[in-house]
Amino acid sequence: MIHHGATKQRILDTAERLFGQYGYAAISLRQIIAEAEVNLAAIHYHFGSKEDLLDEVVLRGVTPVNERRLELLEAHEAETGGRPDLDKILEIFLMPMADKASRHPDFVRLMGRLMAEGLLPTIIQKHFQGIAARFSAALARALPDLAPEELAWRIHFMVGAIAQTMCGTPAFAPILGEPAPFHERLRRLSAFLAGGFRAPLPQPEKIEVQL
Amino acid sequence: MIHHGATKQRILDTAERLFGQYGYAAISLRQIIAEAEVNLAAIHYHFGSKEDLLDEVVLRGVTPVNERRLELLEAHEAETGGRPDLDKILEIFLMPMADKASRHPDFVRLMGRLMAEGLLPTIIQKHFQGIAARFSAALARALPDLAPEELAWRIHFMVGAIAQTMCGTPAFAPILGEPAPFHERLRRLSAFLAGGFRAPLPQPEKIEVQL
DNA sequence: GTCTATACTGAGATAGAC
DNA sequence: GTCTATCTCAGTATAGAC
Repeated sequence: MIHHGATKQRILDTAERLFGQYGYAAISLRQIIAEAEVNLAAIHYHFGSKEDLLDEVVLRGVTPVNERRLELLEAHEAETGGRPDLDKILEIFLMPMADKASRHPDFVRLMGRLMAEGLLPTIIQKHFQGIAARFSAALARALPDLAPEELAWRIHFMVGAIAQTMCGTPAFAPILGEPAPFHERLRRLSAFLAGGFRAPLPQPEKIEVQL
Repeated sequence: MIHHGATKQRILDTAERLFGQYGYAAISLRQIIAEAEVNLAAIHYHFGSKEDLLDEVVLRGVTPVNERRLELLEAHEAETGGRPDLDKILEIFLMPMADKASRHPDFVRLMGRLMAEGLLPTIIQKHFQGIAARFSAALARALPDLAPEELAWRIHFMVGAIAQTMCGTPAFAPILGEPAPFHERLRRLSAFLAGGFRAPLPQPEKIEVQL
């Protein structure tokens, strides 16, 4: 414990666990320092603020996932020669997170919470804008007949569905029994999203107001 | 201001506006009382706590929407004789909220935030469990070939997409220009969801770990 | 029954001693 | 690098004026 950065590590690990299990807003810095057995000011020394601590937790966890995603996407694009497959793109985007979930379930729940909460848009967006642009471009090539605006909206819908699935609280689905393994969840999600992306275009605005 | 319940109303209106625009966690009771020009303790007198205030905001706004939803659903089920149409069910669920949004945009943003945040699951679930059961049953009849478990998951995905659309921050879709009118958004969403519900079943688990 | 004034506890943040 | 003390502001609780 003679400052090998052990303090910083313990703070990061504890924060990831507590934020993931109970949510960012629900966990106080004082709860973290109690479990990590460090001093309150140590958090502000190492990270600056509660929000910056969250930022570093996200950065640490998401970096290897996004690297793996890019790696797989580039391999697939090379294979298919600029005409990637929709189902494959979705699988490539989701599976690295599923693998992460098997080792760090709390981190993945945290990511789901953050994606959903409009509260921390900056933090998430910062770590995802590169990946988002890359996958958006791939989706555009996989769906050449879809108008860019419609594609953008469908990506938006996808983000919501992914976020909901990652935090994994089946609010409106009381039928669901045990928490299904993450890979299975994401296979189901992948099929759903593919159907959504391939759906026929919405009808233009109806005249009648009444349903 | 001679206590015709004007205080309670002003608190509700101001809370709805501020919670919707900035989020529940981001707004303090002291910000609400400043804009509503009431005393701090008046909130606790009328509502009990910050969370109970939120609950009443949600209840007030969601009641007419859900009543309209049930009314439309029952009419449709009567017309079609127990074999409702998927697209129609989605439209019936979404359009009353779109109508609400044209008059109370802040309320609808708030609903989106709350549905997304796992933080307040109790509040949302309380006001939606009746509606959810009703629409789940309708969806099951519209999609008789879908296994109940798969249907439950797809509803779960739908909730995420709806929540994302209602709070309306297009995090991963910077292509989107001006904030589109709510009815248009929901028509696009409706088409996307219908495609998702009709998607072919996901493949059973693959053996290979490697992608 | 309605509202006001005020105090209490716990949150995140900061300064400075060691 | 670490820890103590302290600051400000949050939500909450209570006593009492009208």
